[in-house]
Amino acid sequence: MAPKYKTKQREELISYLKNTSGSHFTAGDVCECFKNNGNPIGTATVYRHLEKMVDEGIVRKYIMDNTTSACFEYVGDANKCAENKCFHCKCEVCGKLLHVHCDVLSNIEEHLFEHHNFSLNPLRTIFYGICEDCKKKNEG
Amino acid sequence: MAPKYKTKQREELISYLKNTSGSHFTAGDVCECFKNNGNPIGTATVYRHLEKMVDEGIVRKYIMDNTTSACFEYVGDANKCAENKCFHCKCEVCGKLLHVHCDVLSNIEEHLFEHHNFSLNPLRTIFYGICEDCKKKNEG
DNA sequence: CTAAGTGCAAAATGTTTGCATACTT
DNA sequence: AAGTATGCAAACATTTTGCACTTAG
Repeated sequence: MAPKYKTKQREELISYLKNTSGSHFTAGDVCECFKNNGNPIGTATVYRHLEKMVDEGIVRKYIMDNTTSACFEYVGDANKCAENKCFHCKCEVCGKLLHVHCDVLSNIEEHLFEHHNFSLNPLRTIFYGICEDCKKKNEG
Repeated sequence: MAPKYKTKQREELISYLKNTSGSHFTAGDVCECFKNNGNPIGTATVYRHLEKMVDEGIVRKYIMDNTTSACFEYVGDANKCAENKCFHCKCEVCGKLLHVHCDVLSNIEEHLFEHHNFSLNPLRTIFYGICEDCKKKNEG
């Protein structure tokens, strides 16, 4: 699933993704940004990589209510916790990705399996919502 | 925000939506269905209504990983899904999106709030994993 | 009657594909 | 050298818009 060769474009794309971690971008955004940096990249290349990354699970694809084009989001870090079964909460405001280790959450996995016949993949699942800090900011 | 006049098209569209409640459709699906019923409707009309309904909150707009066009989903007059705490499970194999109504899952929201200071947005959160059907297929 | 809604067809956008070229291994 | 990846431009698909026409109130 992951590409066979390591190329300049892929490297630079990953680098871009890491920099924008927590925010959303369209394929067009990527192209524009690269062009503005005097380092253009082909549209098709961007789409092709993004699609692969969605497959790999390090990028998410969705659409905003008010946009036409697909938005992508880098969630790569989530895969770091592969070994220690942690769950991820992502703040919709600041984009922070929180790692949560908690029995109660682990139980979800069991529950979904036993009562809904669904085998959860905790690595890929991300809880969206609003984090503590952003809540405070909104109140204050 | 809601339209001023009551029209045949709007009525029929709502009726279509209610029938497909719980599943996802694209603007094209709607047009095709209406045409097949010998009762065609203009593309623009469909898009315009759908957009309004997203504004009103009775329809949600998504994109599936593997489609180009936006998917819509009727979530009802009272934001049924939101109120009934409907959670989504998406199968990583077949891509099906399951709607799960379950107290135990609702509790997650409470737990995250009380113990992790995180305000969950159930509408956006999707549980990834493998569905019953695909499990069976893999075993058999 | 008037403002709002419809539908066509055209324009604008966004995404994918075919293919020749360049790059990795 | 062999198989991938790239990027262009063309094909394709989707969504939006302009405008004349219809309809609800």
